[in-house]
Amino acid sequence: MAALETTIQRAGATGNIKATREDWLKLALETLISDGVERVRVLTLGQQLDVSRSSFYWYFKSRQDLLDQLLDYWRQTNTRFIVERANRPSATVIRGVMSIFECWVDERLFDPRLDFAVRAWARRSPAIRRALDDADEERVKAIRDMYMRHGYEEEDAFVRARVLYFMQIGYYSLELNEPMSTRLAQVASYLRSFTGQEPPAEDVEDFARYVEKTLSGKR
Amino acid sequence: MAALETTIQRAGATGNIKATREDWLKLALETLISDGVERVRVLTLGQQLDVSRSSFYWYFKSRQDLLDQLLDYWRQTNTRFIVERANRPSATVIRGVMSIFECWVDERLFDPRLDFAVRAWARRSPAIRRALDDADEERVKAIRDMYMRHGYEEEDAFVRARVLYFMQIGYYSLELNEPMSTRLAQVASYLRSFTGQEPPAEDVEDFARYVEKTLSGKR
DNA sequence: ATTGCTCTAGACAGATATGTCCATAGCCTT
DNA sequence: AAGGCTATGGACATATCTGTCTAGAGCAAT
Repeated sequence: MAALETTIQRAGATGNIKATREDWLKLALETLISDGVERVRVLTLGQQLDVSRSSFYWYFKSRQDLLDQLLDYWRQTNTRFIVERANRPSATVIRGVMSIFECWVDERLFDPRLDFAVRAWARRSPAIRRALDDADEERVKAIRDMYMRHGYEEEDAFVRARVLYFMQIGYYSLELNEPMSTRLAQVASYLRSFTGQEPPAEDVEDFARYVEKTLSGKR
Repeated sequence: MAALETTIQRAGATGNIKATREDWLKLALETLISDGVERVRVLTLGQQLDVSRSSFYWYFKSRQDLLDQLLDYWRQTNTRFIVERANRPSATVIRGVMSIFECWVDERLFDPRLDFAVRAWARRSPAIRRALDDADEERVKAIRDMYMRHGYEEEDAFVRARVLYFMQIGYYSLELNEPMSTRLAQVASYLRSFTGQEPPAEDVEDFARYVEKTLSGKR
């Protein structure tokens, strides 16, 4: 959440503060994620923070100003790690795909609910639409390049990148809430499906170990 | 749109009709699809139909009543054809997958925008959530069974069914608006990716022919 | 303790919704 | 031509939301 702080709150500068700028932003982000933009309302946020709406206008120029900053936050997080993981050198395609899989099991790398919220938002706002299209293209291209580095032809690499990425977006769209153990049990099948190759047992085990380590560090 | 008519409008029974029940339903459906549930508003619909809001309450008990009927329409359309196509006997997996592909190129079989709208709607309504989960499960199971009929093991068939279906949901989530020619050019790659087998050129050509025939019949 | 700055509360104005009530316009049947 | 039924319009009550303005509360520095 640190990335939200565009202006750093001075330690103990002021008095009579009930809700900080960060409180507003954090709650707005949570609301965007769980309920969609339409529900990000000054009145409602104020009620939840137990502060009058007027205070909001001290921190933000308008509701639109707040929404702009939520988009900035999304821009600075979700796309970055996918591209970074796709660009990492990998010994085999299987390893390359596993690298990207890391984003799908660690919400610190990719927050699907935020991404989904932005996607719904884009339906009603051309500006958001543009930002989202750019992000999607950047992500798919990074994954395509990974496939190409492992010898797939351009069209095939592109289609496989799409299948990998779109499949995951689709998966999140369904909001299945499966336990990680269920998802892990199918990793070999997914790797087979995404690469057309048989994944070595060692790789699958490595991935399971990575996930366990990552999730334990999270809680 | 015929399925919307739950009560059949008597031919020329009444006088002084500016907007029929079907007019309200049709516009509501279009609004749901293009703008989301939140924008399906009695006031707005009335303004667009050039009719006062009061008339709405002649046809519908409440806004909720209208929304219920929109959900019914979705229930009666989108899932049915996917399941029907997946259940069709097919000589090979490639042919089986092609059968399902038909839903992705013909909006009379599957309307992605309506599906997306319902998916967004489900985020804010447990009742919709349940209906949607049921539909998703039914669709994936039908596709899984198709893979199993062609000799894939249960887990592999299930994962491939998901990859096929989720990928498509993801594709629609991005709202790419690609021309059909671009999509057709990649059909072979998709078939390869979804089945793990090399698609015969003849099959690919057959699909192209099918699409052309279907789309020309539409316009 | 007086001053100054940051933040807050509440009143006000205005926009946009839903839903109810009742009078009546307009076509159909008789 | 007269009634009957089906929609329709407009007024009314109520709720929710945005944004503005102004008085003032509370802490910090002087």
